[in-house]
Amino acid sequence: MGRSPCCEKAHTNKGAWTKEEDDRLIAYIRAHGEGCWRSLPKAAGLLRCGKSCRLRWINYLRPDLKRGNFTEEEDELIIKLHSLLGNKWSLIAGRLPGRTDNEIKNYWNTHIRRKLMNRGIDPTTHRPINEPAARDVTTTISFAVKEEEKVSTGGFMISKEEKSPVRERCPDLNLELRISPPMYQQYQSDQPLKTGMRTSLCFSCSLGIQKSKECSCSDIGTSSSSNSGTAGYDFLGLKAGVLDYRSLEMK
DNA sequence: AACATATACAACCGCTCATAA
DNA sequence: CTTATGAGCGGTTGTATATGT
Repeated sequence: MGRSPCCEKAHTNKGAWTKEEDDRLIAYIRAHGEGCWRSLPKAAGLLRCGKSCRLRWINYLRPDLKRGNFTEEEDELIIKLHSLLGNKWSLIAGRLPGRTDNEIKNYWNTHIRRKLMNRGIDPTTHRPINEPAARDVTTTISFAVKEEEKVSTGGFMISKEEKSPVRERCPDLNLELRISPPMYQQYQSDQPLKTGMRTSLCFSCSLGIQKSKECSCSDIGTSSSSNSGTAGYDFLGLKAGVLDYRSLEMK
C-alpha cells in the first residue's frame, strides 16, 4: 500500500532558499493566506515541496518572528519547560512568543545542553549528573493548593511527592508527568458527593477541553451552558491564570 | 595563509495524528 | 471500519561560518 510522496521529488528544488523563492512565498501567503501547503508550491510558482514551504514560512518568513539572541529569561524558561515537557518543542515554542520550535530545538542542542552540562545537570533528566541512582521521586503536576513543597516553573506548579515503599523498576527511566486533577481525588477520598456533583469526567473535560460532541459528561454536573467551553478541570492552571492551556497550541 | 576542527542553524526526512471519503 | 491524504512534529543531516593550529 504505502502512501504517495508529499511532492514530485524529481521536480523540486532542495537546499537553501533563494531571495526570489522567499519573495514568491511571502507574496503568495500575503495574498491567499496560509492554507493547503501541498498545493501551495504549484499555485505560487515554486519548485518546492509543500512541507519545505511550510517550514520556510513558519521558521523564517512569518512576520511575527522575533529572531535575534535568546535572553537569559528565555533560557531559563526553556529549561523549565523542557524539564516539564521533554522534547515537546512545539509546546515549548508556544510559551515563547516569536520563537519557533525548530529554533528552540537548535538552541537547546547547541547552547542549553552545554550550559546544563557545565552546571553539572543532565540535560535529559534535569538531575545532577553525579547523582547516585535516582531516588524514587515522581514529579507531579498538581493544581491543588496544598501546603507542600512547590516549585514554580514558568507558570506550572510542581510538587515532588515521596512515593510509597513500592519502588519502580527503572526509576531512571521514569520521565512521566502525572497530571492529576486534585479535586477529583478530593471528592473521592474525603468528601461525600453533593447532589448533582460530577462524579467522573470524560477525558476531554479532564483536560479542560470540553467538546460538546464527544463530551460524555456535559449533561451532568454544575457547569452552566455559558461557560461550558472552559468547564472541567483547571488543566495546567488555566482558570487560575497560571498557564493558558490554549496558548500551548502552536502559533 | 592554509588547513583542520568545531559550532550554529537551516533544511530535510520519516513518522504519527487527525480527518474526510 | 478502512484507506488516503494533509499537516505537523521531532530527530537528523548538510553546509556555511568561526576558531584553532
